[in-house]
Amino acid sequence: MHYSIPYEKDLNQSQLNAVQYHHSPLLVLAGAGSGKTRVITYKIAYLINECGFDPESILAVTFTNKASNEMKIRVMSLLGEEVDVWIKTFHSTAAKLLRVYGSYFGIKQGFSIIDQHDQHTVVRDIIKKMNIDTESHKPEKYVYLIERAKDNLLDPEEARAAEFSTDPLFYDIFHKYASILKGDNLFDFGDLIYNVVRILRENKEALTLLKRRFRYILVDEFQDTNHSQYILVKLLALPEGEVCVVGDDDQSIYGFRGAKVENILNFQADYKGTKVIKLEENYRSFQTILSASSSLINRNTGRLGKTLYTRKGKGEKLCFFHASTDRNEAIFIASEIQELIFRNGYSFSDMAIFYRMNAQSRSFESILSQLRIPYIIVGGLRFYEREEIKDILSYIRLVINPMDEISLRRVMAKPPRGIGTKTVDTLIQCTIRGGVPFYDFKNCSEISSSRSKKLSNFTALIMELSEEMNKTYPPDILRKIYDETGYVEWLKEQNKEEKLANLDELYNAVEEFSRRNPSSPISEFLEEVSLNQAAGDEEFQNNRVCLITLHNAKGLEFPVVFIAGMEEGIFPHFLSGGHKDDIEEERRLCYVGMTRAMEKLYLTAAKLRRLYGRNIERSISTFIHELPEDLLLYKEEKHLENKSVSYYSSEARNQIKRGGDKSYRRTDSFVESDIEKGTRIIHKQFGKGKVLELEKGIAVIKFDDGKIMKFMLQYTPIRREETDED
DNA sequence: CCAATAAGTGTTTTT
DNA sequence: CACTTATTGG
Repeated sequence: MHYSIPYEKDLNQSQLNAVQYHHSPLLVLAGAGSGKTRVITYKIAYLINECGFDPESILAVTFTNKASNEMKIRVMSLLGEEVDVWIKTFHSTAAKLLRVYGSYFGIKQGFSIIDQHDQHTVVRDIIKKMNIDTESHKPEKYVYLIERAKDNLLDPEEARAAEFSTDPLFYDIFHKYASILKGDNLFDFGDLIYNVVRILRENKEALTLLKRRFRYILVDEFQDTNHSQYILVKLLALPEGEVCVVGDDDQSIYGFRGAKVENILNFQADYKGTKVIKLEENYRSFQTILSASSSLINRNTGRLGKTLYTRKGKGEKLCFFHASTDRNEAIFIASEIQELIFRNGYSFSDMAIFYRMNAQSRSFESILSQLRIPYIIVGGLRFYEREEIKDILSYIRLVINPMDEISLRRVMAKPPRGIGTKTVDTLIQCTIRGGVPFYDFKNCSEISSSRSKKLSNFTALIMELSEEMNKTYPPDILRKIYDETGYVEWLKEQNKEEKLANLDELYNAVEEFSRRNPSSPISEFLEEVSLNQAAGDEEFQNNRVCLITLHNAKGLEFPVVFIAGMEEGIFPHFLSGGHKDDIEEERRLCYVGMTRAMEKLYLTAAKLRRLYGRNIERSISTFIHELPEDLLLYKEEKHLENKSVSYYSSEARNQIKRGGDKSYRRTDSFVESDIEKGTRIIHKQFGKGKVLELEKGIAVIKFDDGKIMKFMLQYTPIRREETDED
């Protein structure tokens, strides 16, 4: 009847055990590259196909949208059809639960979700109103404390009782913050989880309802759960214990947002009869990469401990390059990318550059675009965080939720309407704070008639839009907002071409959304983008080098990885403090980065780095010194200068001097590749083979399946077959 | 009271 | 470099 899945063939023994076991709670300790996602996806398929679970009764939670999307696709391809399993992030699970079941349990519908920037704005306003200076009392500090309090399921009063912070002002600020969000019907990320937990704890009926619905729960990246997420899972999963969590304590990198590695350790204590399965075979990396990263992570204390091994062969040494400046670091990486493309047959999408801070991407952007190397920045200055995009989204939010003062403030002077902060303050005071929508201001005596007239124009516009909100096709609503608020006109006056282009892109995104979900209102689009801050999902489709932060790189893999900025103060970052725990988290981050690499791993540093406008001398990261010397190949700029091959000194540099060559053409130096007559090669598409003839850059290759083909070497994705010589 | 401009400052990682 | 705050002209 259903697809028969060859579990035994596709999985190794430990993976198979993890997939088939479901007699008690299951903890899978999955080392880097050990097939963690494979286990979860096959397990979901197994539960449905072999154990008779209704797809709707399975809940699989991840941390990122990227992970959940990938998981959905893989489950779908295993089962051969789309299934109704909930595969979602923690936050979108919570949001969906609050939307679907919330109204039964006292959650007001139509809430919007705010991001950290909005949180910051609210807190800054509170501090200002309290007449405290924002120098010694930094808003970001309070945002951080509020988030941590919510992670720990504390409301302002409970936080005070628990002496959560030594700063007495905190409780007051937290209290004001909470009441503003409540009054505006806004939720921050922490509220989503917090409120679900609160309902489940206080309301037996809700708990029964959800427990009846979700019979089996899977959690990915369990080491990244914070307290509230841990409790949420526990509420749903106990006492039955139909649960499987997968994680790796060595890859815990989100301590700064409340994640607790201890949750992995506590798991066995909280869930009676837990079965532990370790996945220790690494399918991703060569031995050198694995050895180097293992010896780094071995320096951390309090680990559960795993012994990863690989059967992929030895591999080359890692390369450490010490550049004189950050610019030269970028040039080195760029030229190395060209080499790997032309000589080894890698494609751009095989390679990634990792860095600790988003600000580091700039130097790569400029060099790569000068050399016409295609790249994509993942994360970074995200699309939905751009000013113009947030402005338009705020208009939509305001139309949906007239109590949303954050959006109101944001949008009021864009374009300028003769209404400033003073007037907005009084307006909010006598409307939203009194529990009525912002457009009910007729009883406000404090607002002068001249302002009142201007306000009326604005409120009439928003009310008109809200009339149409539910009956109009979402892209048309967007168009109306563009035109009738005067926003697009305003941008045109200022010749903000890029912003206008972004608004076109936003329009396309809404159109695309409406095509996917024909009957969904625009509010659902809003939900989607609030919880999925990432850019479009065609990120990896084109052939581009991936530029990404180390944090975002978790869960990904690339044949070639460059980790840039291996310098004290940057990585480990100086703000991460000198404390042991912080350094260990940075070390885990380095471990995560290194273990993304399948074949080649480069680590680079600069002696002089320009950052935030000033040049600073930097020394090499301790993490480099912590790697075994015999696994590292040191390269310095001066070594390269002497090289006769046009390496980075002439070829790449000349191009940069020319400002990039549009008709970029390989030069002879690249023809001297390491491929010659007789070389065994791997072709990206056709697999392994041997070079029979090689003349004028054209190779005749006989593949192992007998096929003989001709290729232009320079355009062919082939590279030497790595021989694991001893 | 609003809006545009000039000076000043402090710098991570993300759902 | 980007973002916040202070100042000034309207």
